[in-house]
Amino acid sequence: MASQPRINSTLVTVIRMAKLSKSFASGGSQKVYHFVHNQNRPDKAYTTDRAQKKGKANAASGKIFVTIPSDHFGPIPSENDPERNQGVLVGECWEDRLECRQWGAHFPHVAGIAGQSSIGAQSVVLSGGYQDDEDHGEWFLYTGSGGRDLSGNKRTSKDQSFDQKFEKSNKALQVSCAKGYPVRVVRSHKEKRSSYAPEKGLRYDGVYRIEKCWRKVGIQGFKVCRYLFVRCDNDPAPWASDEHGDRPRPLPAISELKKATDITERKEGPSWDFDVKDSRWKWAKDPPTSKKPVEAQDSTGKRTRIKIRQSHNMSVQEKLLKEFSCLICREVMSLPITTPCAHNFCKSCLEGAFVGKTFLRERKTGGRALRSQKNVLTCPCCPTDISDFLQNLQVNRELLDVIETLKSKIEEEKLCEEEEIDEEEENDEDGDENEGKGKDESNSPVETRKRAKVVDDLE
DNA sequence: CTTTGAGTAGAT
DNA sequence: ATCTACTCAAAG
Repeated sequence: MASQPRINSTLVTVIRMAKLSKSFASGGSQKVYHFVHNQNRPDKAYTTDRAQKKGKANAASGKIFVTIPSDHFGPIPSENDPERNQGVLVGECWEDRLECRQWGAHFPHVAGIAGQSSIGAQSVVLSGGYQDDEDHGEWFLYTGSGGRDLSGNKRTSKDQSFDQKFEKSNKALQVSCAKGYPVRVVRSHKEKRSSYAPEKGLRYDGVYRIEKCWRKVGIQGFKVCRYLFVRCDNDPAPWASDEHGDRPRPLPAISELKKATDITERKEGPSWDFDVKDSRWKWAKDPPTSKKPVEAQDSTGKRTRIKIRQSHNMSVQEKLLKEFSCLICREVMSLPITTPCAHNFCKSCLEGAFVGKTFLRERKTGGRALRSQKNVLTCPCCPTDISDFLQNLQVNRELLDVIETLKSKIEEEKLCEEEEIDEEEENDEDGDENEGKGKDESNSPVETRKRAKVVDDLE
């Protein structure tokens, strides 16, 4: 630990929140930002122990820097970029798909389409994987995914063996077409046939709308889904010398439409449209509401539940308390343990994660026992070997105290509130469904008792 | 240059 | 839990 000290990010977050709430209370009007629990990943993508072979495709993604959920549509604005406060700008470049993912431009790290069939598609990558693609810069023809037999380990097969259909990601793109959503577009250096592709890495080129989609028989003889993307960004394209972004332009003439089937055209007004008065592209209708937590995953693959809360929903203490959640069970920690790599878990959860695992491994060669070898046991959140630490788990008493104090404070507050609650009835304004907030288990008196008893037992 | 095989995250 | 995916680096 001394040679490689780790910052306890949970504490960092809570302390910052506590400070912010203090300055808020003392009068300064302040914008409330969402706090994202994404700190458990390193700044760069890394390779886990299991991933013996190197290669970024086998790597776990690093920290997500932006505070958008993975189903966020449209440009990524500065308010979702706490790191730099500038948002993701048109023309930004990244080394590889994982880095691109970290800035939220395109989340899937292999797939070319980000989307959900019931919601729509948020972004695509032009990466040269499909021969039928045709890039004209301000507009391009994109091919759907699928139609290939990827059984076994044929990740790279480019041979189509069946027809594409409007399902899954292809359906998602179709929804974005029908609704007129802005779709973020990333170009990859791997698209060799396009003169608009970057020389290396990936580049964010702004948002496009899918004006039409259809199916046709592709170059390989099977049907492919086709999408006409037309640029509609407020910033000029990286290759353009324009001083301003796009203006609405007439659709290009597409000759293949003559042979097209299953044509989808937008019937309603587009959600993202050019406002003539403002001379800007903007949401003409409300963007779809996010159904996902702000992105953050731990390295075990379990989902980190990110709670986005409005400040008026919870008292400061409640918000602080929520930050002390176990990285395994996601509940407020009971008997908190802090690992040398600065991750926090309930004692029972951490023990549970290693049930059946032994500290030593027997080694036998031809019947003769060799000296047993130490087993590597990695932290559930990162690749650090914590086997030594596991041998003698010590509860983080300071943390436990803070948690207990917060709980009792909240309890006091609850009691006070109940006396005044009747008068406040009509000020109720609903609207956001961010999270089933508030009155859950951890705040009940019974639970507090139980915790208090645990503390006694510990003594 | 092409081929190979790996782990990962998201959708379903 | 299972399947899919416009990756990536190393090897052939």
